[in-house]
Amino acid sequence: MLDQQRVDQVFHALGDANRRSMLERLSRGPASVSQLAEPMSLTLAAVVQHLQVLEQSGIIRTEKVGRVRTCSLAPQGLRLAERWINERMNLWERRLDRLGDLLAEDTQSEPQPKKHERKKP
Amino acid sequence: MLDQQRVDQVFHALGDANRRSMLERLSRGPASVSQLAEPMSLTLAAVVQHLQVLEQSGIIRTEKVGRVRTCSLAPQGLRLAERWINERMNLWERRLDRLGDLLAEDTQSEPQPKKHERKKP
DNA sequence: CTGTTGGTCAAGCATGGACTTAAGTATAGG
DNA sequence: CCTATACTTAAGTCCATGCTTGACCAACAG
Repeated sequence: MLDQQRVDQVFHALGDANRRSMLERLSRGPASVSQLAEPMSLTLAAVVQHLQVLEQSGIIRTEKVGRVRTCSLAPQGLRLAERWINERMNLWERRLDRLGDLLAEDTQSEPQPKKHERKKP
Repeated sequence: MLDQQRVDQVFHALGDANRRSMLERLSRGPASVSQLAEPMSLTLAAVVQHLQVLEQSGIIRTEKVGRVRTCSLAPQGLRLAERWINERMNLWERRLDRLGDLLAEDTQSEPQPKKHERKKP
């Protein structure tokens, strides 16, 4: 649970639409900083700042060769987010299943409706 | 592609550690507002504000009965985020596969890499 | 009724984050 | 060497967001 820090960074990074749009571009292949900047209505400097956030969170990886920095996706960063989400959903759905089972058992002895329904007072 | 708005809301909502911690709590079962607030070092009002963000993004669902509002996870919200992530990762990994195939073909005929590669000075 | 609990609303503050401009560095090309 | 390219860094602006306080309201207990 020490990667809570990382999870935090990753989700924070994903929380920005511009950064996500850069990620969409990168998911179709590596790109240089200025290639990434071109379709955006942002300064190059701003793009660089976003890239720093993305790299620090581990979502992308960059390498500078000559004077051009090439960025590419590092799926293990995204996988962290995916795992977090899956864990929450699994927990929740398993809970629903167990609950369903209990209700099913009850209906054998008591004349209750099958699903989880509430009455209005 | 009109749910870009929704995707934005969901990721923004997930971008906050306090909100995620509430989601962790909720993934183990529904809870009232004050139950959610209790383990956090936040005012009740602040918690309520976070809950509004979470509900508007579709990640949770809340229902008020009497004077207590009960919150529960709505997995379809999280599923939206999961899908976005999966799509990016799939695209990227498929690309890597195709690239691997190309390289494999090339190594049969030519011992040189095809594309623009530079040496480090 | 009164008091308490559980939650809501409305300002307001204060910090952080996104962006910009501007100046600087290093590399490629002629 | 000179210039253009491809970033990089620093500094400052500005707005969104997170949080607090304080007043308020509705439901239930006694």
